[in-house]
Amino acid sequence: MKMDNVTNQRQMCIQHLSNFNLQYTLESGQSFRWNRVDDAYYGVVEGRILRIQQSDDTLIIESSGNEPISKPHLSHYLDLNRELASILAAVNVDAYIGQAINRFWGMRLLNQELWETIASFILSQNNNMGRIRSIIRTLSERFGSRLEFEGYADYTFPTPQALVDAGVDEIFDCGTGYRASYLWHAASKVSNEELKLDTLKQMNYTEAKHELMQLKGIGEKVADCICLFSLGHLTALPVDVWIKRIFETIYLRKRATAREIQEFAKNYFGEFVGYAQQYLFHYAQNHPNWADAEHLALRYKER
DNA sequence: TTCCAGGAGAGAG
DNA sequence: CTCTCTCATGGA
Repeated sequence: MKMDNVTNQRQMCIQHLSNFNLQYTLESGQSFRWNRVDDAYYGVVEGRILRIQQSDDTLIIESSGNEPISKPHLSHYLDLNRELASILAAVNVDAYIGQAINRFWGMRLLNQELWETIASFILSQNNNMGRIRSIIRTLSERFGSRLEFEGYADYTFPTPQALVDAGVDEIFDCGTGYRASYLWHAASKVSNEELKLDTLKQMNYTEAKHELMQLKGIGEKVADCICLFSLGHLTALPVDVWIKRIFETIYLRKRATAREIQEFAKNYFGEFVGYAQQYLFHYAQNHPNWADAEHLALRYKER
């Protein structure tokens, strides 16, 4: 069978990358949607399956659908327009973060699709990475649209309307637990435009965070994740159990509230504290006992 | 069996 | 304002 040349023209390259590592970026816990197959990553962005592969300073991108994602869109998604070297230089203020930066040099903060990020981090509360990924996959399989690319199948993340129509019980059946009503509530606010996503994108960090926290199931931490992983507000600092442990152990040397950690960290790392946070978080996850052994002793001592 | 996970809401003080 | 308890779920 003769292959049509046109249908093979879905390939695109981004060349001459500097300071970018695809693996560190996609496997650092900020997105729950990328799957590694051999040395390529498959994910769903803007309604199509993307297959991205990095070799040295080049990205090779293929996609399902009739036309590939635009280069500016993908560059923005991967945060390639920032000067990472100067950001990392600004937050590289001690040997601890220096170690993390050195280990995961090239990891960038994604600018993910807003609704999917809102929904994903509502589901993330008091939950672990594996289960979050699995819940999101199930929701997408049941309420998203099926896509295929060269034998690989995946699904778009459900639209707000699709989740509203599904109802709380069907959402619960995807394994969300008690977060089902939070997700349904957020979906209805977005679909009836009580929360306007385009407006949210125009807001500054403080306004956007406050607006997000009006939704049920979104507190400070989840709002900061959305601001950092979707809206590009690099001063956002999500304080989860890992970040709390790192700061209590390494920097503050005592038990501390999220408020105290925020105040210290923003003063200590400056305007790019969000990037600092991601390097510390990912380093801690890949180096058990880096911040943990001491932390246990700390807790024992205080109680 | 108990503990933990990229926490938030409700209630008490 | 801050502290505590509870909320599904599954893997360790």
